[in-house]
Amino acid sequence: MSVSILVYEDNELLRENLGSMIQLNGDWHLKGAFENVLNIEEQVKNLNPDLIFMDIDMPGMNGIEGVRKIRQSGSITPVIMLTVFEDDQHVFDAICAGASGYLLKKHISARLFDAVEEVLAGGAPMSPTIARMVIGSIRQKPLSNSYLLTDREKEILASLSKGNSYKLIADEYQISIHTVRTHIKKIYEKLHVHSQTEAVSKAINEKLV
Amino acid sequence: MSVSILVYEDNELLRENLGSMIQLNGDWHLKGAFENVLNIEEQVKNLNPDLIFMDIDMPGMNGIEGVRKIRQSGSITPVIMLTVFEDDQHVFDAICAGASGYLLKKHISARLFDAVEEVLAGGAPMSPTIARMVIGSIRQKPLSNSYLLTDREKEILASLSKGNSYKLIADEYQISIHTVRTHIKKIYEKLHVHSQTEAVSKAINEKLV
DNA sequence: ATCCCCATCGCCTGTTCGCGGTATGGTAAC
DNA sequence: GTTACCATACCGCGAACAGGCGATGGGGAT
Repeated sequence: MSVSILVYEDNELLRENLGSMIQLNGDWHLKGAFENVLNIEEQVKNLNPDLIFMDIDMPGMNGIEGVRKIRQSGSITPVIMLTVFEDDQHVFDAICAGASGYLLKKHISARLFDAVEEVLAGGAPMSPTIARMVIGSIRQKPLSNSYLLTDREKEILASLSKGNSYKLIADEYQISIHTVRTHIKKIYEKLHVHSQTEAVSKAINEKLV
Repeated sequence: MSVSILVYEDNELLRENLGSMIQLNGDWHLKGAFENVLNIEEQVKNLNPDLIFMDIDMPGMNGIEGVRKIRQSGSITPVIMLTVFEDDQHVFDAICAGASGYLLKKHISARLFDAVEEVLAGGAPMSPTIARMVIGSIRQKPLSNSYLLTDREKEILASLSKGNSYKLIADEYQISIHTVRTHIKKIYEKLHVHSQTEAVSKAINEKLV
């Protein structure tokens, strides 16, 4: 089956290079290559590609904004970022904007072909360091029990963190509201806080629940 | 260079199969294959592999617990999960426990070889759907202003989310406590909540602050 | 000029919460 | 078998909070 592709890249040499690589594969065809994303909405709408390669650093409006724009206009066309940036901020901004993949330019030659297949298979191709970064950002739950909360206390803190009142928690666990208060007092002591809000804030931010 | 590998898999057939696949590659060698993780700490310590393949569903103690154990004992040996589970819970638990990759069993034959290379290159090999899931879990900040909070309201909600009381917020912004109340009342209306805790919970979980 | 939204300030009422106690049965450790 | 911890339950008080209603001034839009 044929895969139609759009390319956004301000560097002329690299843009043509990408075009050539795409043309190399008989099953793909380059539907367009642009040096900026200023008119990306209508370009995507008119050309309706199966996939987009997107540089980040481009004059006028950067590639992340470009992705955001087409996502806001309703397009679900997968976008693979092709860039030299490998700092957290760019990576996470791109993902939040709606990118489906993130390849560093140094990996283009090695990964371009299987990245296309992977993204069309519903995947998210990423350069190794990027994937590690992404996985690392999900991790972060080692503290879980550093406050030595009992199981019951953790349950109640979790319920509290959903926004439930004492009364609702009492109902949820079939215990008296007095008992709920007692547990919450202990939780406050252990967390060194003095209000629901502080406790919930701490619980969510430190991933205790 | 030679890559030494450990395998944890309770199904005998699959375990032997994995062993065979590993032996196929001249650069790798199977350092051990076990049917459970009960003694994983000393096995990893003694055999000191470059990489571990880990099933999740095993008798006694599951693979996720196994990963957690060796991480707690200080090992940084990369672990690739090999499993049939593709629900959020298993995936995120495995990642939080310290897995570096997550391959579904149906992709073993297609991905086993490059997964090893990828993980040794500092990457995080994942089956397509898993990678999407992981990326999807990072996204989630499009709603930012879907509740149409004013700037002032967002400031106050942010302060509230840090655990500050009405009085503290009043001091922070140099306004009367009555005004704080008015703003918070509006925030509750817009967020459709009826308490600080609910508001803070919603604010943090939906990344409004 | 008028209207709407926003930020500001105020009052009143009833509810919920935070904190100080006390107490009992169960279970696990020593 | 004493000691510890946990989950459970209760009381009372003062502080904080939620909801309802009103009001003023400023800035934009029409």
